[in-house]
Amino acid sequence: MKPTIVDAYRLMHDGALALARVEEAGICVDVARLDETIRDVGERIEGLESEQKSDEVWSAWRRRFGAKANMGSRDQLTKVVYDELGHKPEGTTRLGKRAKADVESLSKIDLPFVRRFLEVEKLKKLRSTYLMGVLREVVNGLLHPSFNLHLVRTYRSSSDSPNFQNIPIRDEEVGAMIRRCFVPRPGHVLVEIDYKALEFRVCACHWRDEAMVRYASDPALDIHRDMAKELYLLDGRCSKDEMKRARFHAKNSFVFATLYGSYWRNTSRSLWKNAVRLTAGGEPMQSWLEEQGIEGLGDQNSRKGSRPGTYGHHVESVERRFGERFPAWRDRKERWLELYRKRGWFKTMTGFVCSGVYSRNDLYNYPIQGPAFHCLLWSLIRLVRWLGKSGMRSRIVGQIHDSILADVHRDELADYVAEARRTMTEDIRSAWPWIITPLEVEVEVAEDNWFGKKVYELN
DNA sequence: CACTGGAGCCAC
DNA sequence: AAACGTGGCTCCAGTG
Repeated sequence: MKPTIVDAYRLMHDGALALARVEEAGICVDVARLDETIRDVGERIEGLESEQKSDEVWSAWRRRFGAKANMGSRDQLTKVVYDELGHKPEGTTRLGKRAKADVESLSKIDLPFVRRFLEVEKLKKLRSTYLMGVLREVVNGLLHPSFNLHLVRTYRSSSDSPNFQNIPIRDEEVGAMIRRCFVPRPGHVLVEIDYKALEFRVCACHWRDEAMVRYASDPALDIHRDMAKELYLLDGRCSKDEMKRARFHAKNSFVFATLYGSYWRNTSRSLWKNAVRLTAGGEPMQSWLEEQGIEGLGDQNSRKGSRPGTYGHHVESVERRFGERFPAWRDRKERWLELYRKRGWFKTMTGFVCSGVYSRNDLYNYPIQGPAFHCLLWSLIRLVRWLGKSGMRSRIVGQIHDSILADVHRDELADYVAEARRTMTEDIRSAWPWIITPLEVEVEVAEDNWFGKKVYELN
């Protein structure tokens, strides 16, 4: 009943065979459009770089570095902007070798030259990693990325040549330029099906905390929204859009961070930083929090702990209530650590035995991250087999941790969606009774290209 | 010339 | 004490 290590092996074996079929099928690429996009982006880069060359900052740069001046060097940029022009650095890189020169630090410098630098770097990343990276690997209009099962410590998958699992989507402009190059085959549509909140659901299944299972099961409940309300002291006053943005930060900076071992000193810092970009009832979030009696972030490094009236203190109390909300999680994670420390290994719900040296946070993360992907893999194996034996023209062409991308013949669309939905949400629960929450999927269909995917209503 | 580590950025 | 996690790719700057 409970998956054994033999089942785990079988999953990897069948998974490798299924993914080989996925790689073989390939994703259709509009090469003409890709070429055109590479040209356009190249021209934009050239234009911006010629503006840079007539900027006085570039003159200072040339004075300092002479023939070695390299416009793409962040190392040189920090020396010009911080040493020569006297701007204040935001801190140093991890190993303290030089001042930080990432987007977050540099965007605080109010100079046209620096703004253009960031724009150029963004476009260069798009051109070299994504546009050129895809073009280099296309064969006869098809892209065949590798999907690996043997490289990741958590028994997740990875992808390379090119990496199909990190194609931009968050930056809409960049996402559009690359994703418009991925197209369905003639007479087909692209169908992307992803699990909704898979990692949180698997988390609830692993810890078997009653309240967590309830949150993961009842569609009316939403842990990220509830934590956003507590973390930012929100009530009825904020708009839907404001709530959505606050929820996003609560989810990523608090809920997942806390479940995976972070705590208030770090989560409060990150939440406070994100608050700069939030509003509550039209008011800047930080001033809203000040009105609620929170004077500032507070000293995160104080050995004495958080000081009342600071945001750090507030997040510490939210964290404590988070533990009270999920008491079984709070207690079982301690026992989970003790058990590992005693015997040197742990087992995932999908049957994998992890033996070796793991940090505390690894112990919290691996048993969730791996099995969440295993749900996807189990479903993918079934679907690849089903497509093969039904003699269908549709093909699965990619996989991104909790989602499956397929190139589906129009005539097979309804069948494919029905089969995928049932496999991913029902069949898997019969095979794996450890899944004690419902599973849900979202289906999106793209008629023209991957960027244009639209939610497809399930009946 | 080949190789490497660091920094940074893209995704889940 | 420590301080969410997993990857891949590119460029720079340094090494031998």
